Amino acid sequence: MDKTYTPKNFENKIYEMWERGNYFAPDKKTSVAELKKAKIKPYTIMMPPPNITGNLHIGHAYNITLQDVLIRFKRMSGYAALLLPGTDHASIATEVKLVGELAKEGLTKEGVGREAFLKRAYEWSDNTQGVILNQIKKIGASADFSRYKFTMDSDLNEAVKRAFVSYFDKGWIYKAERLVNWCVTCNTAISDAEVDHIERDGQMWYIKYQVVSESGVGAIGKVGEIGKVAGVVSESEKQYITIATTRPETMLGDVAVAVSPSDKRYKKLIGKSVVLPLVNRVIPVVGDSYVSADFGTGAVKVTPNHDFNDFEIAVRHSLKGITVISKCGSITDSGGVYSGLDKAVARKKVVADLEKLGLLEQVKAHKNSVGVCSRCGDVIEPLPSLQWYLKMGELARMALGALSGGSKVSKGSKSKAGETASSGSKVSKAGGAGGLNLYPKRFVKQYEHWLSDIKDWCISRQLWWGQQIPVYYCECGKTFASVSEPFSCVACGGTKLKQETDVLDTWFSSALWPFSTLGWGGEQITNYKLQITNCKSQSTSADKANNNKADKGKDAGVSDLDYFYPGDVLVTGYDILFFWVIRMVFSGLEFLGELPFKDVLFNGIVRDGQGRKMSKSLGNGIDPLDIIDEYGADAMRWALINGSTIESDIRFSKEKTESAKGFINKIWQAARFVEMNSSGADNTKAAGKAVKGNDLATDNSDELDFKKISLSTIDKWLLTKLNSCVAGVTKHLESYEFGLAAEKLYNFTWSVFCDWYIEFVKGELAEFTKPDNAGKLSASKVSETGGGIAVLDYTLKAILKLLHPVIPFVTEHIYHNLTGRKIIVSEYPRASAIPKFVKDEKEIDSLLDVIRKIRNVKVEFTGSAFKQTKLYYVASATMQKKLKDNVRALKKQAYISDVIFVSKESDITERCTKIVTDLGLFLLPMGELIDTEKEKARLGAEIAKAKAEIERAKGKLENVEFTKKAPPNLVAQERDKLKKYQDLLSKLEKEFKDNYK
RNA sequence: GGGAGUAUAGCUCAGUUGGGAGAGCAUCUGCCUUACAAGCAGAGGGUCACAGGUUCGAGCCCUGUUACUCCCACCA
Repeated sequence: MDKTYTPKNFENKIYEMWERGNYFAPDKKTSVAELKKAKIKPYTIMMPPPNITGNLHIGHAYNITLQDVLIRFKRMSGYAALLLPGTDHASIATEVKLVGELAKEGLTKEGVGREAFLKRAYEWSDNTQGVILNQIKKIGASADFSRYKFTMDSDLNEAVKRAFVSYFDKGWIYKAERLVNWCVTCNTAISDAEVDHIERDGQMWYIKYQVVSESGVGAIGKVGEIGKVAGVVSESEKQYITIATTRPETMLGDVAVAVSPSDKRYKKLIGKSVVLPLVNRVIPVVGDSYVSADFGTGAVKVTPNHDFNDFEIAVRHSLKGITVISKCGSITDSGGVYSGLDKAVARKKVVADLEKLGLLEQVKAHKNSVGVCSRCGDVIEPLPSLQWYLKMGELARMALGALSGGSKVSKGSKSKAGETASSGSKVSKAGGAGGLNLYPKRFVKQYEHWLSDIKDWCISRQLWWGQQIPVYYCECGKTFASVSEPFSCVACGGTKLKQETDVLDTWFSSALWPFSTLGWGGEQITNYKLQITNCKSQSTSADKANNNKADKGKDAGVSDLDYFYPGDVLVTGYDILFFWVIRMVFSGLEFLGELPFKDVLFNGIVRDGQGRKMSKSLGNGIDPLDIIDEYGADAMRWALINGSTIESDIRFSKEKTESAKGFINKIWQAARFVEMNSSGADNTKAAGKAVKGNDLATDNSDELDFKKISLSTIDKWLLTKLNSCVAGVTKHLESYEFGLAAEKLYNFTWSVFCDWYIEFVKGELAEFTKPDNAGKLSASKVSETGGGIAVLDYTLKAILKLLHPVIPFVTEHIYHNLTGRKIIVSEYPRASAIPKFVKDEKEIDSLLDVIRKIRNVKVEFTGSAFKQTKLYYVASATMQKKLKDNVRALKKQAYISDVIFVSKESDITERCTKIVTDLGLFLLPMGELIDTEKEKARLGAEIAKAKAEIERAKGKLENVEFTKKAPPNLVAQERDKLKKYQDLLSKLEKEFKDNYK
């Protein structure tokens, strides 16, 4: 091994080695059918497919690392672990990007045409997919790339069509003209979930509308009629109503003015009409409870076609909307003289014209929140538009019922849940399967809340890049959906069919991800299509490989879908709970009748060192590849995992990565130490034997037969600590407590193994072995006398394995060098395989306490713990005998030249400082260095501490309520403590009296 | 407006059925000790936001207050 840890030297090579060995595929060298036959359990994670629009950022790295930790842990624990990677076509984002690129070349999307545009899009996506895949690999993800999927792969497209047709035929998909969120820049409708609301400094314009007639709703005049109606009133008699608006340009489309029915000021105006300035349209004043009297002027202009609330008002008052803003953001022909102007230009002109007419009362600064497109950030324009919708009612009920704890329906009554659940709560009524767990739990409320008043999902997009909606229009007027491209109309048999040009929302395909990736929909439909069209197969080589795999499975009656579905856990950001997670849940239930995963883990956002969100504008974004280049992937992964909780967002900084690298270097150096000392020693089962070639099981050949090894107390101490470390780490990983697992590993590795055990063993080795002429220690000698090397070697390997899920590269590199085998398929340490020696553990813990105290005293008097001194030990014969086993360790660790056992303190003539411990009295000869005052102070402090402890314990024990109600073991523990400190106190007080009185 | 989260050492955060306040970084002191100065041995540093309550016992459970963060809904 190199003297220094240089990740660049091996990370790529290690990854290539894994890929060559096909270790990421759960069915490596075998098939899912055989796995199933061998009763090997699957463990499935579908990687959230990153958008192909950009490179991965540190947030992706965090997300991928979490998944890889779980996958590697489970793989090593004997599961057929599948991490299925993929990418998402990101309909809008990609199309916006491509249109932008076309523009640079002076081209437009319409100019190049749909077919050429799509060709270009596919080419572009091939390229970025490659970039992203490379990044995933650099991060170290042990994902099965043979099962890699892209949401626009032909088989996934087929799955999308099949899902759509299924919904369509159930009558859950319909087309309707409604107000939609229209993005002028992206030139498409978007769903509610894709609209972000941001607060902006805007203005509020107060505009006067003249009240003109007594007539009611029916009196809406036409342009030009104004003179006739208004002319009869002289200027002084004119009456006005002032409305307040943040969007003056939309007044062109006003169809009414609404006031609160209970507003005394305006009550008498209800039923009258006003003249809409500039357009000179006569519109009614209506009373509507939506309007609150105390906001603005208490009068609202009603523009149904450009505001969601106004639309509702209009419906209530049977008013027809007027569209004045077009899909490209300009004023329509209905906008009179303003038609053709951009909305921003129109706003200025409208305001100026109103001012000229003296109808602009005032302009106020006003903070308001505007809806913006989550993709491009442009302001959303509510517009009436004809779109496709998916009914959410039943699907939302299913998703609500899926929650664990949410549903009162027991699993046993699943099929009848709908009827039997009658408790009345929303969730119970849903009658879902239950069993879905969200981590952290708090997301349950968000999940439920969002579903409780969900609107139908607008699934159509006026884009080209995406799955074209499989709906066909016939000349005869028939509209139908079909998975395959139909030859003729299902109603009239006519062949002049036109396919819907809109594409589907990206999330429609993402919703199928947990099963479309496993072959749902794709294969059967491909065959179906072949039968009907009898055309040449267009499948790619990847498709063929998939089909072969499917065939292989089919022969044995086991497909990927059968074996790997449902997944075990979904790890994703909480920002896509609504977009994605919920939609996968109901899709899984709808199409497979089973939840797509049991657990959902929402990882937090990765923020910068100061806790700020990473953003382009701040320039504080982090490219994982830069970090990997500078510190290595392992250091990045460790920095992301260590100290993190899924309960909150995490911070990432170079400092953290620096210290992560320090930790890995520590492991590296420890491994070097073991390597230098263990040459030739191999007590493992694998010793001298070829590694068995069982592809279905993890490699457990590092196991030791502890009965055959004589273990020292220190070995036993280490193994016991290792045992609890393994138990703890396993428990933490099982419950997604990654930060806690890392903390335990850090402490065990650095403190227990490196700082204490290795230092102890050094003493052992020095005592029992001498370097041979090659400078190497003879291992056999150590083995004869104790566990030593064997335990050292065993524990290092255990540490490497325990850490492998988090820092895969360095652990594989070291382990592979050490053993020639692969850690990635080695067996994860099991606590049950590691012996426990509780008594020995306590004994050594006490010894460590003695050592620490001696070091402290030395530092206090000499400034250094490393000055060699003698040590007297005053204790009974049994205590002396007990210590004798560990005297070498004590000497080495406490820098003692000689331990002299005495039975009486009076036997010592030298001037010493005294160290009172629960193992007895130790005396350190410090000669002139002893400062009586310091010494007195130290003893005094120890006495005070012992007294305080006694008081505390006494206080508890004298409390009858405590002894009565507290658990007995706790009471006993307090009694023990009391006794221990009373003994200690009497010893301390004796010392004090003898020396300082 | 509705909901959720957070508040613990100078900084970043742990603290798992309620049972003696922890780590890393930073600071200070002393050490090249033959795996590692990316190191080793030590030290200092906290009214667990505030106020009540439950309990023999509260950082942890309950109520209220304050501050910050996020989500949902948007009063034109």
